[in-house]
Amino acid sequence: MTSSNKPALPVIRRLPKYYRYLINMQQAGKKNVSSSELSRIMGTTASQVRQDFNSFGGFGQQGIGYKVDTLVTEIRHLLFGDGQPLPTILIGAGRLGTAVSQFLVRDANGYSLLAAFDNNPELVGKTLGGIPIRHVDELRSFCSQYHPQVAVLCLPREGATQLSSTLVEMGVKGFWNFSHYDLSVDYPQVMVENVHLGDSLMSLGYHMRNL
Amino acid sequence: MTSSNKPALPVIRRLPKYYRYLINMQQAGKKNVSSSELSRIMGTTASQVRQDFNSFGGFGQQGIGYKVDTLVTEIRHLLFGDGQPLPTILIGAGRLGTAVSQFLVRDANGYSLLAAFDNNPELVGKTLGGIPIRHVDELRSFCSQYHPQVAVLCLPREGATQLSSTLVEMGVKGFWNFSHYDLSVDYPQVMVENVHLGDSLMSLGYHMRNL
DNA sequence: ACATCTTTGACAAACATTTGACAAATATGG
DNA sequence: CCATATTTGTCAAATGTTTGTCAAAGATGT
Repeated sequence: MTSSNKPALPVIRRLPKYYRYLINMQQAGKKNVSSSELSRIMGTTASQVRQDFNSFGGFGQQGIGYKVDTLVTEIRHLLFGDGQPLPTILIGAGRLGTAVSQFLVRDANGYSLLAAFDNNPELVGKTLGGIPIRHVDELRSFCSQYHPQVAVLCLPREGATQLSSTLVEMGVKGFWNFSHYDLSVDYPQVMVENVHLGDSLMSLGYHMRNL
Repeated sequence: MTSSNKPALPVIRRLPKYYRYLINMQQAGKKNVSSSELSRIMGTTASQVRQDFNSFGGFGQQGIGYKVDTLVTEIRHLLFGDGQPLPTILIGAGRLGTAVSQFLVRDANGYSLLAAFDNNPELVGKTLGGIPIRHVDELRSFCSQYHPQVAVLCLPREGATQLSSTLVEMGVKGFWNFSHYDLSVDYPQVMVENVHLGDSLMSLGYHMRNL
């Protein structure tokens, strides 16, 4: 019997990794994969793989394993919903913003980058890999017209708080925050993903010195 | 009695966040902080804060709370050891590499960036915020002379695997890997921190569509 | 058709983490 | 000096996650 509860948080955090490996397999023409094979690649146990997949619906055939295509489709659906990309804007077109926008356009699924904003007049009017850079003053009018749902924040700490309130007010539902500070908004309907490069670096340092 | 076991992994993952907030407090001149106050800021429970701090030594005074300075010192020691920065090199001086190097030099503690490498002759000879860009051909000779311990990989997938073997051979003990693929080395003494921007983005998307 | 091998799905046991509760220590105000 | 507030450290209970086990289903080779 297939469980129909929502997958637990640890499972969700593993989904992107499954997805990456499964896409690789799909591209390599692999049709089926067993939990034990996946577990070896993922560095976990076969038991966990099976339990993970069962938490969002039991496909997989005894004696054969799981169909790569089915898994890809299912996980893609979980991660990206109906496939409608989320309209996204980027704020802060400095070095980090440039790198992030490139990533968004070239390597990320499920998001469509509509525009970038900066308050530096020298940048305004240029493009970021095809995306026009506008002045932040145009933010409100842009939002009322195009209703972006996701905002990527690549600006210094100072600007971020104030700007995020404005954006929430304008209907933004998700933040991907690269500012060096923890953005937290009080509206329960708004999701924030704080990216702290420093955290993973500190983690690396800790493990290097203690393992 | 102060426990002297190593802190559990979840605790370690929280340390950078504690550290950030505590540094803020220190700069604001705050002397003491209670577990409940910290828990409110961190979004957890006071109980967890106390248990976390106890896992790496019980300081903190009943009736008062914890001394901010002591906490900062202790956590810094855990994260950065004796304060000796880890000699670091960066490979791949493209957009991402540029942004990451900037971050490393300006915003990260505990690492000193010695050099950057790229295979694009147009970049070689230029600098990355004061750090010279060299050709990857010089990598081996550079390593034998300067013995970097950490390598930051900002290059496309293809190059990464082969390069990492060379680097391990040359004595690199830690990788901060931004390639879009999971680097895994077989030497137990070598730490790898894979940074997948895409994962946090997929996570955001999932939560936006399912919450 | 049969025996054997592979593999899933389910469940329970083992393990890990978080939370709640409370005694003991310190501070504060009268 | 005493009563009351705060706050830690610790322990046990509650909760959450991972792992091991095994019957049943399907595949494979003879």
